[in-house]
Amino acid sequence: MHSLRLISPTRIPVKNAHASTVEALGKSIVAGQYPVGTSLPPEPQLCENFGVSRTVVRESIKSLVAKGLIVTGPKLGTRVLSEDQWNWFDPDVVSWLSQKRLSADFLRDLQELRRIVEPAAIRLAAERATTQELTSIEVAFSGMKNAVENGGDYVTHDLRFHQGLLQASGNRMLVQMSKVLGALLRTSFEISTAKKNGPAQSLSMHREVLDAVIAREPDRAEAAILHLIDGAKQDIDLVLSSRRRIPYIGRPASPLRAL
Amino acid sequence: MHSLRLISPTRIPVKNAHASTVEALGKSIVAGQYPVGTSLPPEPQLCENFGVSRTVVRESIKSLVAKGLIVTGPKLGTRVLSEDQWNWFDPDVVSWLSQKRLSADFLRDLQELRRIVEPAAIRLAAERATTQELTSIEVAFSGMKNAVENGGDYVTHDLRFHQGLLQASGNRMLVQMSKVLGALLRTSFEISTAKKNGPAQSLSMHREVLDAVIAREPDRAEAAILHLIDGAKQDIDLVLSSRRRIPYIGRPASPLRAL
DNA sequence: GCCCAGCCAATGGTCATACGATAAGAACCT
DNA sequence: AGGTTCTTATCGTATGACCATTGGCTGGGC
Repeated sequence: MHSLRLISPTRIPVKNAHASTVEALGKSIVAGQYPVGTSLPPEPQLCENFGVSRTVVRESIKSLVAKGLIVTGPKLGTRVLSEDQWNWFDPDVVSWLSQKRLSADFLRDLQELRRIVEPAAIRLAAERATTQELTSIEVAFSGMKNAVENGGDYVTHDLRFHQGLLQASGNRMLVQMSKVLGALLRTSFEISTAKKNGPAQSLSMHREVLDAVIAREPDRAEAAILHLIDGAKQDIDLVLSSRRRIPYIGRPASPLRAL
Repeated sequence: MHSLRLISPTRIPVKNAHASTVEALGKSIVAGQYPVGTSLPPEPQLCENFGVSRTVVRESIKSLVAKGLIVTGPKLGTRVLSEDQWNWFDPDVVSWLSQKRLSADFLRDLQELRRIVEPAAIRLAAERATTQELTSIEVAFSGMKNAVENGGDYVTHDLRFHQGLLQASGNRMLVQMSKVLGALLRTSFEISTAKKNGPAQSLSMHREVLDAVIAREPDRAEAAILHLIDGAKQDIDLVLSSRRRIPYIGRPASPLRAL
Protein backbone atom coordinates (compact mmCIF):
# COMPACT_ATOMS: atom_id res chain seq x y z
CA MET A 1 0.00 0.00 0.00
CA HIS A 2 1.29 3.39 -0.91
CA SER A 3 0.65 6.10 1.53
CA LEU A 4 -2.45 7.98 0.49
CA ARG A 5 -1.30 11.45 1.33
CA LEU A 6 -4.00 12.87 -0.87
CA ILE A 7 -6.39 12.78 2.01
CA SER A 8 -4.26 14.53 4.53
CA PRO A 9 -5.32 18.15 4.52
CA THR A 10 -2.48 19.15 6.74
CA ARG A 11 0.32 20.85 4.97
CA ILE A 12 3.51 18.99 5.22
CA PRO A 13 5.94 21.63 6.42
CA VAL A 14 8.78 20.37 4.31
CA LYS A 15 8.81 21.80 0.84
CA ASN A 16 11.45 22.38 -1.75
CA ALA A 17 14.34 24.51 -0.80
CA HIS A 18 13.29 26.84 -3.56
CA ALA A 19 9.65 27.14 -2.55
CA SER A 20 10.40 27.77 1.10
CA THR A 21 13.04 30.32 0.29
CA VAL A 22 10.75 32.23 -2.04
CA GLU A 23 8.04 32.21 0.56
CA ALA A 24 10.31 33.30 3.40
CA LEU A 25 11.92 36.07 1.37
CA GLY A 26 8.62 37.18 -0.10
CA LYS A 27 6.93 37.40 3.26
CA SER A 28 9.83 39.29 4.75
CA ILE A 29 9.68 41.82 1.98
CA VAL A 30 5.96 42.44 2.00
CA ALA A 31 6.10 42.57 5.76
CA GLY A 32 8.38 45.54 5.41
CA GLN A 33 11.39 43.93 6.96
CA TYR A 34 13.52 45.55 4.28
CA PRO A 35 12.34 49.10 3.73
CA VAL A 36 11.61 50.21 0.19
CA GLY A 37 14.73 51.32 -1.61
CA THR A 38 17.13 49.47 0.60
CA SER A 39 19.02 46.39 -0.38
CA LEU A 40 18.65 42.89 0.93
CA PRO A 41 21.74 41.25 2.33
CA PRO A 42 24.19 40.04 -0.31
CA GLU A 43 23.65 36.61 -1.75
CA PRO A 44 26.27 34.80 0.34
CA GLN A 45 24.63 36.20 3.43
CA LEU A 46 21.21 34.98 2.36
CA CYS A 47 22.66 31.57 1.62
CA GLU A 48 23.80 31.37 5.17
CA ASN A 49 20.56 32.69 6.62
CA PHE A 50 18.44 30.14 4.83
CA GLY A 51 20.95 27.37 4.83
CA VAL A 52 20.77 26.79 1.11
CA SER A 53 23.13 27.13 -1.79
CA ARG A 54 23.58 30.21 -3.86
CA THR A 55 21.77 28.47 -6.71
CA VAL A 56 18.59 28.31 -4.68
CA VAL A 57 18.91 31.84 -3.40
CA ARG A 58 19.42 33.20 -6.87
CA GLU A 59 16.50 31.30 -8.37
CA SER A 60 14.31 32.47 -5.53
CA ILE A 61 15.35 36.03 -6.12
CA LYS A 62 14.49 35.68 -9.78
CA SER A 63 11.03 34.51 -8.80
CA LEU A 64 10.53 37.60 -6.69
CA VAL A 65 11.86 39.82 -9.45
CA ALA A 66 9.25 38.26 -11.71
CA LYS A 67 6.60 39.32 -9.23
CA GLY A 68 7.85 42.86 -9.24
CA LEU A 69 8.95 42.98 -5.63
CA ILE A 70 12.62 43.64 -6.23
CA VAL A 71 15.23 44.50 -8.80
CA THR A 72 18.80 43.33 -8.91
CA GLY A 73 22.00 44.59 -10.37
CA PRO A 74 25.70 44.34 -9.84
CA LYS A 75 26.75 46.65 -7.07
CA LEU A 76 23.14 47.71 -6.61
CA GLY A 77 22.40 44.62 -4.68
CA THR A 78 18.86 43.40 -4.44
CA ARG A 79 16.66 46.41 -3.91
CA VAL A 80 13.11 46.44 -2.70
CA LEU A 81 10.86 48.26 -5.13
CA SER A 82 8.19 50.67 -4.06
CA GLU A 83 4.88 49.04 -3.36
CA ASP A 84 3.14 50.44 -6.37
CA GLN A 85 5.50 48.48 -8.56
CA TRP A 86 4.58 45.21 -6.96
CA ASN A 87 2.35 42.80 -8.76
CA TRP A 88 -0.76 43.34 -6.72
CA PHE A 89 -2.58 40.64 -8.63
CA ASP A 90 -0.10 37.92 -8.09
CA PRO A 91 -1.74 35.25 -5.95
CA ASP A 92 1.42 34.71 -3.94
CA VAL A 93 1.97 38.37 -3.27
CA VAL A 94 -1.59 38.85 -2.17
CA SER A 95 -1.40 35.78 -0.01
CA TRP A 96 1.73 37.05 1.70
CA LEU A 97 0.16 40.43 2.16
CA SER A 98 -2.89 38.86 3.68
CA GLN A 99 -0.82 36.99 6.17
CA LYS A 100 1.68 39.62 7.08
CA ARG A 101 0.11 42.94 6.59
CA LEU A 102 -3.63 42.77 6.74
CA SER A 103 -3.80 46.49 7.08
CA ALA A 104 -6.94 48.54 6.89
CA ASP A 105 -5.69 50.11 3.68
CA PHE A 106 -5.18 46.81 2.03
CA LEU A 107 -8.57 45.53 3.04
CA ARG A 108 -10.22 48.70 1.90
CA ASP A 109 -8.62 48.45 -1.52
CA LEU A 110 -9.61 44.84 -1.87
CA GLN A 111 -13.13 45.47 -0.72
CA GLU A 112 -13.52 48.28 -3.16
CA LEU A 113 -12.25 46.09 -5.93
CA ARG A 114 -14.61 43.35 -4.98
CA ARG A 115 -17.54 45.68 -5.05
CA ILE A 116 -16.58 46.78 -8.51
CA VAL A 117 -15.82 43.43 -9.99
CA GLU A 118 -18.25 40.98 -8.51
CA PRO A 119 -21.46 42.74 -9.48
CA ALA A 120 -20.25 43.15 -13.03
CA ALA A 121 -19.14 39.55 -13.15
CA ILE A 122 -22.47 38.36 -11.87
CA ARG A 123 -24.24 40.17 -14.64
CA LEU A 124 -22.07 38.43 -17.19
CA ALA A 125 -22.55 35.11 -15.45
CA ALA A 126 -26.30 35.52 -15.52
CA GLU A 127 -26.07 35.92 -19.25
CA ARG A 128 -23.46 33.35 -20.10
CA ALA A 129 -23.15 30.66 -17.45
CA THR A 130 -23.26 27.17 -18.86
CA THR A 131 -25.36 24.55 -17.14
CA GLN A 132 -22.15 22.87 -16.11
CA GLU A 133 -20.95 25.99 -14.38
CA LEU A 134 -24.30 26.43 -12.73
CA THR A 135 -24.26 22.93 -11.28
CA SER A 136 -20.77 23.55 -9.99
CA ILE A 137 -22.04 26.58 -8.13
CA GLU A 138 -25.04 24.64 -6.97
CA VAL A 139 -22.72 22.02 -5.53
CA ALA A 140 -20.81 24.67 -3.66
CA PHE A 141 -24.06 25.99 -2.27
CA SER A 142 -25.04 22.55 -1.07
CA GLY A 143 -21.75 22.35 0.71
CA MET A 144 -22.48 25.60 2.46
CA LYS A 145 -25.93 24.50 3.41
CA ASN A 146 -24.64 21.25 4.72
CA ALA A 147 -21.97 23.01 6.74
CA VAL A 148 -24.60 25.19 8.36
CA GLU A 149 -26.85 22.32 9.23
CA ASN A 150 -24.37 19.69 10.24
CA GLY A 151 -21.32 21.73 10.97
CA GLY A 152 -18.25 21.68 8.83
CA ASP A 153 -16.13 23.92 6.68
CA TYR A 154 -18.44 26.69 5.62
CA VAL A 155 -15.79 29.07 4.37
CA THR A 156 -14.24 26.79 1.80
CA HIS A 157 -17.56 26.19 0.10
CA ASP A 158 -18.36 29.86 0.30
CA LEU A 159 -15.14 30.56 -1.54
CA ARG A 160 -15.97 27.99 -4.18
CA PHE A 161 -19.36 29.58 -4.62
CA HIS A 162 -17.92 32.98 -5.40
CA GLN A 163 -15.08 31.72 -7.51
CA GLY A 164 -17.55 29.62 -9.43
CA LEU A 165 -19.54 32.74 -10.16
CA LEU A 166 -16.53 34.64 -11.45
CA GLN A 167 -15.58 31.63 -13.51
CA ALA A 168 -19.03 31.62 -15.05
CA SER A 169 -18.50 35.16 -16.26
CA GLY A 170 -16.49 33.64 -19.07
CA ASN A 171 -13.87 36.35 -18.84
CA ARG A 172 -10.36 35.16 -18.21
CA MET A 173 -9.30 38.35 -16.52
CA LEU A 174 -12.15 38.07 -14.08
CA VAL A 175 -11.29 34.48 -13.37
CA GLN A 176 -7.79 35.51 -12.57
CA MET A 177 -9.13 38.10 -10.25
CA SER A 178 -11.09 35.49 -8.39
CA LYS A 179 -7.82 33.94 -7.30
CA VAL A 180 -6.70 37.24 -5.89
CA LEU A 181 -9.96 38.08 -4.24
CA GLY A 182 -9.74 34.72 -2.55
CA ALA A 183 -7.52 36.19 0.11
CA LEU A 184 -10.01 38.87 0.98
CA LEU A 185 -12.98 36.60 0.72
CA ARG A 186 -11.50 34.11 3.11
CA THR A 187 -10.74 36.81 5.62
CA SER A 188 -14.11 38.39 5.32
CA PHE A 189 -15.84 35.04 5.49
CA GLU A 190 -13.94 34.11 8.57
CA ILE A 191 -15.19 37.28 10.17
CA SER A 192 -18.75 36.93 9.00
CA THR A 193 -19.06 33.34 10.04
CA ALA A 194 -17.64 34.16 13.43
CA LYS A 195 -20.81 36.07 14.13
CA LYS A 196 -23.64 34.04 15.46
CA ASN A 197 -26.24 33.41 12.82
CA GLY A 198 -23.72 34.69 10.32
CA PRO A 199 -23.78 31.63 8.11
CA ALA A 200 -27.51 31.12 8.30
CA GLN A 201 -28.16 34.69 7.30
CA SER A 202 -25.51 34.57 4.62
CA LEU A 203 -26.93 31.37 3.24
CA SER A 204 -30.23 32.83 2.21
CA MET A 205 -28.53 35.71 0.48
CA HIS A 206 -26.43 33.29 -1.48
CA ARG A 207 -29.52 31.38 -2.48
CA GLU A 208 -30.96 34.58 -3.78
CA VAL A 209 -27.91 35.29 -5.89
CA LEU A 210 -27.83 31.84 -7.32
CA ASP A 211 -31.52 31.84 -8.15
CA ALA A 212 -31.22 35.11 -9.99
CA VAL A 213 -28.32 33.82 -12.04
CA ILE A 214 -30.17 30.64 -12.88
CA ALA A 215 -33.18 32.71 -13.85
CA ARG A 216 -30.90 34.74 -16.12
CA GLU A 217 -31.83 38.01 -14.48
CA PRO A 218 -28.73 40.20 -14.35
CA ASP A 219 -30.38 43.06 -12.51
CA ARG A 220 -31.71 40.91 -9.74
CA ALA A 221 -28.44 39.03 -9.45
CA GLU A 222 -26.50 42.24 -9.20
CA ALA A 223 -28.74 43.60 -6.49
CA ALA A 224 -28.44 40.38 -4.54
CA ILE A 225 -24.68 40.26 -4.66
CA LEU A 226 -24.43 43.90 -3.67
CA HIS A 227 -26.52 43.09 -0.67
CA LEU A 228 -24.15 40.30 0.20
CA ILE A 229 -21.00 42.34 -0.33
CA ASP A 230 -22.16 45.29 1.67
CA GLY A 231 -23.06 43.02 4.51
CA ALA A 232 -19.58 41.60 4.53
CA LYS A 233 -18.12 45.08 4.36
CA GLN A 234 -20.00 46.11 7.44
CA ASP A 235 -18.68 43.14 9.32
CA ILE A 236 -15.13 43.90 8.33
CA ASP A 237 -15.41 47.58 9.13
CA LEU A 238 -16.79 46.69 12.49
CA VAL A 239 -13.84 44.53 13.29
CA LEU A 240 -11.37 47.03 11.90
CA SER A 241 -12.81 49.89 13.84
CA SER A 242 -12.51 47.95 17.04
CA ARG A 243 -8.77 48.11 16.40
CA ARG A 244 -8.48 44.45 16.93
CA ARG A 245 -5.82 42.74 14.97
CA ILE A 246 -7.27 40.34 12.51
CA PRO A 247 -5.65 36.99 12.80
CA TYR A 248 -5.05 35.30 9.54
CA ILE A 249 -6.43 31.84 9.60
CA GLY A 250 -4.23 30.29 7.05
CA ARG A 251 -5.47 28.35 4.17
CA PRO A 252 -3.20 25.60 3.05
CA ALA A 253 -0.62 27.49 1.08
CA SER A 254 -1.07 25.84 -2.25
CA PRO A 255 -4.17 27.00 -4.04
CA LEU A 256 -5.47 24.02 -5.92
CA ARG A 257 -2.84 21.50 -6.65
CA ALA A 258 -0.88 22.22 -9.74
CA LEU A 259 -1.93 19.93 -12.52
CA MET B 1 35.01 24.79 -26.82
CA HIS B 2 32.66 26.85 -24.76
CA SER B 3 34.33 29.98 -25.88
CA LEU B 4 33.16 31.12 -29.25
CA ARG B 5 29.85 31.79 -30.79
CA LEU B 6 30.39 29.59 -33.73
CA ILE B 7 27.26 28.02 -32.45
CA SER B 8 24.30 28.55 -34.65
CA PRO B 9 21.35 30.28 -33.06
CA THR B 10 20.76 33.97 -33.10
CA ARG B 11 23.09 35.37 -30.57
CA ILE B 12 22.25 39.02 -30.25
CA PRO B 13 22.17 39.64 -26.54
CA VAL B 14 21.40 43.29 -26.51
CA LYS B 15 20.16 42.58 -23.02
CA ASN B 16 21.08 40.18 -20.29
CA ALA B 17 21.11 36.56 -21.11
CA HIS B 18 18.47 36.09 -18.49
CA ALA B 19 16.15 38.81 -19.71
CA SER B 20 16.29 37.73 -23.33
CA THR B 21 15.75 34.12 -22.45
CA VAL B 22 12.73 34.90 -20.31
CA GLU B 23 11.28 37.01 -23.06
CA ALA B 24 11.90 34.49 -25.79
CA LEU B 25 10.55 31.59 -23.76
CA GLY B 26 7.60 33.58 -22.51
CA LYS B 27 6.61 34.72 -25.95
CA SER B 28 6.93 31.23 -27.35
CA ILE B 29 4.66 29.89 -24.67
CA VAL B 30 1.93 32.49 -24.90
CA ALA B 31 2.13 32.22 -28.67
CA GLY B 32 1.09 28.63 -28.28
CA GLN B 33 4.25 27.13 -29.61
CA TYR B 34 4.09 24.53 -26.86
CA PRO B 35 0.52 23.31 -26.48
CA VAL B 36 -0.99 23.32 -23.03
CA GLY B 37 -0.11 20.22 -21.10
CA THR B 38 2.93 19.34 -23.11
CA SER B 39 6.46 19.73 -21.94
CA LEU B 40 9.08 22.11 -23.17
CA PRO B 41 12.33 20.62 -24.36
CA PRO B 42 14.60 19.44 -21.55
CA GLU B 43 16.93 21.96 -20.01
CA PRO B 44 20.07 20.90 -21.89
CA GLN B 45 18.16 21.29 -25.14
CA LEU B 46 17.04 24.78 -24.21
CA CYS B 47 20.58 25.66 -23.27
CA GLU B 48 21.67 24.79 -26.75
CA ASN B 49 18.76 26.56 -28.42
CA PHE B 50 19.44 29.80 -26.65
CA GLY B 51 23.17 29.46 -26.40
CA VAL B 52 23.26 30.00 -22.67
CA SER B 53 24.20 27.97 -19.65
CA ARG B 54 21.85 25.83 -17.67
CA THR B 55 21.94 28.37 -14.87
CA VAL B 56 20.38 30.99 -17.08
CA VAL B 57 17.81 28.62 -18.47
CA ARG B 58 16.80 27.49 -15.02
CA GLU B 59 16.52 31.00 -13.63
CA SER B 60 14.44 31.99 -16.63
CA ILE B 61 12.18 29.03 -16.09
CA LYS B 62 11.74 30.03 -12.48
CA SER B 63 10.66 33.47 -13.60
CA LEU B 64 8.01 31.95 -15.83
CA VAL B 65 6.89 29.64 -13.07
CA ALA B 66 6.44 32.72 -10.91
CA LYS B 67 4.15 34.14 -13.57
CA GLY B 68 2.07 31.00 -13.60
CA LEU B 69 2.85 29.96 -17.15
CA ILE B 70 4.48 26.63 -16.36
CA VAL B 71 5.21 24.10 -13.68
CA THR B 72 8.27 21.96 -13.34
CA GLY B 73 9.10 18.70 -11.73
CA PRO B 74 11.57 15.89 -11.98
CA LYS B 75 10.67 13.60 -14.80
CA LEU B 76 7.63 15.59 -15.75
CA GLY B 77 9.70 18.25 -17.33
CA THR B 78 8.52 21.77 -17.79
CA ARG B 79 4.83 21.69 -18.56
CA VAL B 80 2.75 24.47 -19.96
CA LEU B 81 -0.19 25.21 -17.70
CA SER B 82 -3.65 25.88 -19.00
CA GLU B 83 -4.26 29.49 -19.82
CA ASP B 84 -6.61 30.10 -16.94
CA GLN B 85 -3.75 29.48 -14.57
CA TRP B 86 -1.60 32.12 -16.14
CA ASN B 87 -1.10 35.43 -14.40
CA TRP B 88 -3.28 37.50 -16.65
CA PHE B 89 -2.37 40.62 -14.74
CA ASP B 90 1.33 40.31 -15.05
CA PRO B 91 2.58 43.18 -17.20
CA ASP B 92 5.03 40.93 -19.01
CA VAL B 93 2.49 38.27 -19.76
CA VAL B 94 0.03 40.79 -21.07
CA SER B 95 2.70 42.44 -23.13
CA TRP B 96 3.68 39.14 -24.71
CA LEU B 97 0.06 38.34 -25.36
CA SER B 98 -0.46 41.68 -26.99
CA GLN B 99 2.42 41.12 -29.32
CA LYS B 100 1.92 37.51 -30.15
CA ARG B 101 -1.70 36.72 -29.86
CA LEU B 102 -3.86 39.75 -30.16
CA SER B 103 -6.83 37.52 -30.65
CA ALA B 104 -10.42 38.61 -30.69
CA ASP B 105 -10.98 36.71 -27.46
CA PHE B 106 -8.22 38.49 -25.68
CA LEU B 107 -9.35 41.88 -26.85
CA ARG B 108 -12.90 41.12 -25.87
CA ASP B 109 -11.86 40.13 -22.37
CA LEU B 110 -9.77 43.22 -21.97
CA GLN B 111 -12.46 45.48 -23.31
CA GLU B 112 -14.97 44.01 -20.97
CA LEU B 113 -12.62 44.52 -18.08
CA ARG B 114 -12.00 48.07 -19.08
CA ARG B 115 -15.68 48.80 -19.24
CA ILE B 116 -16.07 47.42 -15.74
CA VAL B 117 -13.09 49.04 -14.15
CA GLU B 118 -12.70 52.45 -15.68
CA PRO B 119 -16.17 53.77 -14.91
CA ALA B 120 -15.86 52.66 -11.31
CA ALA B 121 -12.40 54.14 -11.05
CA ILE B 122 -13.60 57.43 -12.48
CA ARG B 123 -16.25 57.66 -9.83
CA LEU B 124 -13.65 57.19 -7.16
CA ALA B 125 -11.35 59.67 -8.84
CA ALA B 126 -14.09 62.26 -8.96
CA GLU B 127 -14.42 61.90 -5.23
CA ARG B 128 -10.82 61.62 -4.20
CA ALA B 129 -8.44 63.06 -6.77
CA THR B 130 -5.91 65.44 -5.28
CA THR B 131 -5.20 68.68 -7.05
CA GLN B 132 -1.80 67.32 -7.89
CA GLU B 133 -3.32 64.32 -9.63
CA LEU B 134 -5.73 66.57 -11.45
CA THR B 135 -2.99 68.75 -12.81
CA SER B 136 -1.13 65.68 -13.94
CA ILE B 137 -4.18 64.63 -15.93
CA GLU B 138 -4.59 68.15 -17.21
CA VAL B 139 -1.03 68.06 -18.48
CA ALA B 140 -1.72 64.83 -20.31
CA PHE B 141 -4.76 66.42 -21.88
CA SER B 142 -2.73 69.39 -23.03
CA GLY B 143 -0.36 66.98 -24.67
CA MET B 144 -3.23 65.36 -26.51
CA LYS B 145 -4.59 68.69 -27.59
CA ASN B 146 -1.22 69.79 -28.78
CA ALA B 147 -0.74 66.57 -30.71
CA VAL B 148 -4.03 67.10 -32.50
CA GLU B 149 -3.28 70.69 -33.41
CA ASN B 150 0.39 70.47 -34.27
CA GLY B 151 0.86 66.80 -34.87
CA GLY B 152 2.78 64.57 -32.57
CA ASP B 153 2.36 61.54 -30.38
CA TYR B 154 -1.28 61.50 -29.49
CA VAL B 155 -1.43 57.98 -28.17
CA THR B 156 1.18 58.35 -25.48
CA HIS B 157 -0.60 61.29 -23.93
CA ASP B 158 -3.90 59.52 -24.25
CA LEU B 159 -2.42 56.65 -22.25
CA ARG B 160 -1.14 59.03 -19.61
CA PHE B 161 -4.56 60.57 -19.35
CA HIS B 162 -6.24 57.28 -18.60
CA GLN B 163 -3.55 55.99 -16.32
CA GLY B 164 -3.64 59.26 -14.47
CA LEU B 165 -7.33 58.77 -13.91
CA LEU B 166 -6.87 55.29 -12.52
CA GLN B 167 -4.08 56.57 -10.35
CA ALA B 168 -6.39 59.23 -8.98
CA SER B 169 -8.78 56.56 -7.82
CA GLY B 170 -6.46 56.08 -4.89
CA ASN B 171 -6.81 52.33 -5.05
CA ARG B 172 -3.61 50.39 -5.47
CA MET B 173 -5.26 47.48 -7.20
CA LEU B 174 -6.77 49.79 -9.76
CA VAL B 175 -3.42 51.43 -10.32
CA GLN B 176 -1.90 48.06 -10.96
CA MET B 177 -4.63 47.37 -13.42
CA SER B 178 -3.81 50.50 -15.31
CA LYS B 179 -0.47 48.98 -16.19
CA VAL B 180 -2.18 45.96 -17.62
CA LEU B 181 -4.85 47.88 -19.45
CA GLY B 182 -2.07 49.84 -21.06
CA ALA B 183 -1.65 47.12 -23.64
CA LEU B 184 -5.27 47.28 -24.66
CA LEU B 185 -5.47 51.01 -24.51
CA ARG B 186 -2.51 51.45 -26.76
CA THR B 187 -3.95 49.08 -29.30
CA SER B 188 -7.36 50.63 -29.18
CA PHE B 189 -5.92 54.13 -29.36
CA GLU B 190 -3.84 53.20 -32.36
CA ILE B 191 -6.99 52.06 -34.06
CA SER B 192 -9.07 55.02 -33.06
CA THR B 193 -6.51 57.56 -34.06
CA ALA B 194 -6.06 55.85 -37.38
CA LYS B 195 -9.56 56.97 -38.27
CA LYS B 196 -9.83 60.40 -39.74
CA ASN B 197 -11.15 62.86 -37.24
CA GLY B 198 -10.57 60.20 -34.62
CA PRO B 199 -8.40 62.29 -32.35
CA ALA B 200 -10.41 65.46 -32.73
CA GLN B 201 -13.60 63.65 -31.82
CA SER B 202 -11.92 61.79 -29.02
CA LEU B 203 -10.45 64.97 -27.63
CA SER B 204 -13.77 66.57 -26.81
CA MET B 205 -14.93 63.45 -25.05
CA HIS B 206 -11.81 63.46 -22.94
CA ARG B 207 -12.41 67.09 -22.06
CA GLU B 208 -15.85 66.15 -20.89
CA VAL B 209 -14.50 63.40 -18.65
CA LEU B 210 -11.90 65.62 -17.14
CA ASP B 211 -14.33 68.44 -16.50
CA ALA B 212 -16.69 66.14 -14.72
CA VAL B 213 -13.94 64.82 -12.50
CA ILE B 214 -12.77 68.31 -11.69
CA ALA B 215 -16.33 69.28 -10.91
CA ARG B 216 -16.51 66.28 -8.57
CA GLU B 217 -19.52 64.83 -10.32
CA PRO B 218 -19.17 61.06 -10.36
CA ASP B 219 -22.32 60.41 -12.34
CA ARG B 220 -21.42 62.76 -15.13
CA ALA B 221 -17.86 61.47 -15.21
CA GLU B 222 -19.03 57.91 -15.43
CA ALA B 223 -21.39 58.68 -18.28
CA ALA B 224 -18.66 60.50 -20.15
CA ILE B 225 -16.13 57.71 -19.83
CA LEU B 226 -18.68 55.14 -20.90
CA HIS B 227 -19.28 57.18 -23.98
CA LEU B 228 -15.58 57.16 -24.67
CA ILE B 229 -15.12 53.46 -24.04
CA ASP B 230 -18.02 52.37 -26.15
CA GLY B 231 -16.72 54.47 -28.99
CA ALA B 232 -13.39 52.74 -28.79
CA LYS B 233 -15.10 49.39 -28.63
CA GLN B 234 -16.95 50.08 -31.83
CA ASP B 235 -13.74 50.95 -33.56
CA ILE B 236 -12.07 47.78 -32.40
CA ASP B 237 -15.00 45.59 -33.32
CA LEU B 238 -15.03 47.15 -36.72
CA VAL B 239 -11.42 46.31 -37.29
CA LEU B 240 -11.77 42.85 -35.86
CA SER B 241 -14.78 42.01 -37.95
CA SER B 242 -12.91 42.98 -41.07
CA ARG B 243 -10.59 40.13 -40.21
CA ARG B 244 -7.60 42.31 -40.65
CA ARG B 245 -4.62 41.45 -38.60
CA ILE B 246 -3.90 44.08 -36.02
CA PRO B 247 -0.27 44.99 -35.96
CA TYR B 248 1.15 45.74 -32.61
CA ILE B 249 2.72 49.14 -32.68
CA GLY B 250 4.55 49.23 -29.48
CA ARG B 251 7.68 50.16 -27.80
CA PRO B 252 10.64 48.93 -29.75
CA ALA B 253 11.16 45.73 -27.89
CA SER B 254 14.14 43.70 -28.83
CA PRO B 255 13.86 42.55 -32.42
CA LEU B 256 15.23 39.30 -31.16
CA ARG B 257 13.79 36.68 -33.38
CA ALA B 258 14.28 33.45 -31.55
CA LEU B 259 13.04 30.06 -32.51
C1' DG C 1 37.83 74.28 -2.97
C1' DC C 2 35.42 72.13 -6.69
C1' DC C 3 34.89 69.10 -10.41
C1' DC C 4 35.92 65.56 -13.47
C1' DA C 5 38.37 61.23 -15.01
C1' DG C 6 39.85 57.02 -14.08
C1' DC C 7 40.71 53.20 -11.23
C1' DC C 8 38.92 49.73 -7.62
C1' DA C 9 36.32 46.59 -5.37
C1' DA C 10 31.78 44.84 -4.13
C1' DT C 11 28.16 42.34 -5.95
C1' DG C 12 25.34 40.21 -9.02
C1' DG C 13 25.72 37.51 -13.74
C1' DT C 14 27.25 33.44 -16.10
C1' DC C 15 29.39 29.11 -16.70
C1' DA C 16 30.72 24.23 -15.86
C1' DT C 17 30.35 20.04 -13.30
C1' DA C 18 28.76 16.70 -10.15
C1' DC C 19 25.49 14.28 -7.65
C1' DG C 20 20.85 13.74 -5.30
C1' DA C 21 15.74 13.21 -5.68
C1' DT C 22 11.67 12.16 -7.95
C1' DA C 23 8.27 10.05 -10.70
C1' DA C 24 6.89 8.10 -15.43
C1' DG C 25 7.23 4.15 -17.83
C1' DA C 26 9.20 -0.36 -18.62
C1' DA C 27 10.27 -4.77 -16.96
C1' DC C 28 9.31 -8.16 -13.98
C1' DC C 29 7.22 -11.32 -10.91
C1' DT C 30 3.19 -13.62 -8.90
C1' DA D 1 -3.73 -9.58 -15.77
C1' DG D 2 -2.51 -7.15 -11.86
C1' DG D 3 0.47 -5.25 -9.02
C1' DT D 4 5.39 -4.40 -7.64
C1' DT D 5 10.01 -3.27 -8.49
C1' DC D 6 13.55 -1.30 -11.39
C1' DT D 7 15.37 1.76 -14.72
C1' DT D 8 16.14 6.04 -16.33
C1' DA D 9 15.12 10.60 -17.88
C1' DT D 10 14.76 15.01 -15.95
C1' DC D 11 14.64 18.42 -12.67
C1' DG D 12 16.66 19.91 -7.91
C1' DT D 13 20.67 21.27 -5.31
C1' DA D 14 25.37 22.15 -4.35
C1' DT D 15 30.04 23.98 -5.33
C1' DG D 16 33.60 26.72 -7.21
C1' DA D 17 35.34 29.56 -10.58
C1' DC D 18 35.45 33.55 -13.34
C1' DC D 19 33.15 37.58 -15.90
C1' DA D 20 30.65 42.10 -16.11
C1' DT D 21 28.74 46.04 -14.28
C1' DT D 22 28.45 49.87 -11.46
C1' DG D 23 28.77 52.87 -7.43
C1' DG D 24 32.14 54.99 -4.93
C1' DC D 25 36.79 56.26 -3.99
C1' DT D 26 41.04 58.47 -5.31
C1' DG D 27 43.72 61.63 -7.25
C1' DG D 28 44.79 65.10 -10.28
C1' DG D 29 43.71 69.37 -12.72
C1' DC D 30 41.37 73.86 -12.98
